[in-house]
Amino acid sequence: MANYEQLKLSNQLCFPLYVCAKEVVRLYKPLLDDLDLTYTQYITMMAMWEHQQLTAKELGEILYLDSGTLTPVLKTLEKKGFVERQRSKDDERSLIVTLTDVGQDLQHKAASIPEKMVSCIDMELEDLQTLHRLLHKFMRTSIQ
Amino acid sequence: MANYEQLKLSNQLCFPLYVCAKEVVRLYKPLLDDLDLTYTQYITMMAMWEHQQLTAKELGEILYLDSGTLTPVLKTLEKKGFVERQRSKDDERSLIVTLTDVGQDLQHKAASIPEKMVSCIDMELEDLQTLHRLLHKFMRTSIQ
DNA sequence: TTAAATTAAATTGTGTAAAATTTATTTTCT
DNA sequence: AGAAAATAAATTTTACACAATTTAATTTAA
Repeated sequence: MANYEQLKLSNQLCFPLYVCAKEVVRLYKPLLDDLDLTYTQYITMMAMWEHQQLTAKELGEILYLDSGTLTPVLKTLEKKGFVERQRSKDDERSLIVTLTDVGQDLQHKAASIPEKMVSCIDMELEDLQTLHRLLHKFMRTSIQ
Repeated sequence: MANYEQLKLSNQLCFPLYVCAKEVVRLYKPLLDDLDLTYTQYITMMAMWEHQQLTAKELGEILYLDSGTLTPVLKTLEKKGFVERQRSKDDERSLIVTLTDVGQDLQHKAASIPEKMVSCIDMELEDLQTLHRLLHKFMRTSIQ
């Protein structure tokens, strides 16, 4: 009988990646609850804080999300008053998403989140930097 | 006006982790379609191939999934004939999940998946090993 | 020894994700 | 110009994830 060593969970790269990603989102939850944001809404707001205005297509490219995910997220963020959605006059197919003043203010409340998160993770800075570098390398070589 | 450098997506560790995890699941999809498995069903089957029989609780601990996720996954796997679900006679609260012969046979079809996945990822083995090691370290230090 | 606490699954509700399809708009090509 | 192709969102469908609650069974403790 074959051993199928390579089919064991402990030998997979995908599995700890999948578990860690979920865990990080779970660690964010109590911090994001204070801002009334989910994790997906948070990364969307990070993109908006950086750019003030983006089309839905651009947001999808930045966040690696398709319209099936992004459309309801943007409608929710609009309902909460953090962004506005309007069609482009140049091209009615495009949806322009604009950061509101309320959305901009939210950045102040979010300012402390990154350091709080780092303090949740008990790893040396060097390891975290290596992890960051390798994940970016993975994205460059495997995505698209 | 503050710069909020630490709130930029490019400075987050969480974001590439989240993107890479989703991408890996997406890369698995065409391979898993041949087995009629989703990614969550696949990791569940990996645990079952390794242990033959587990309680739902044990599966949840191994896979870091709660009953809200696992209950429907196990019902689907039972419907496909890959596992059987029955209550423990010792403790009626426990659900015992058992690998069926059909489920066992599926391992042969899955045997080629790991190498196919590695060939999808254009990174040196050393980088992949480092990534694996750091993600496990992250799990040990941050989860629970 | 039986009421209280704990435990294990299942259920419910909310929010993603992605594939596939649809709708509306714009661009390209003849 | 007008048909065909391409593009951008939105919608639909399927399948997670997780928090919170519920149900049923078991254990603990007064």
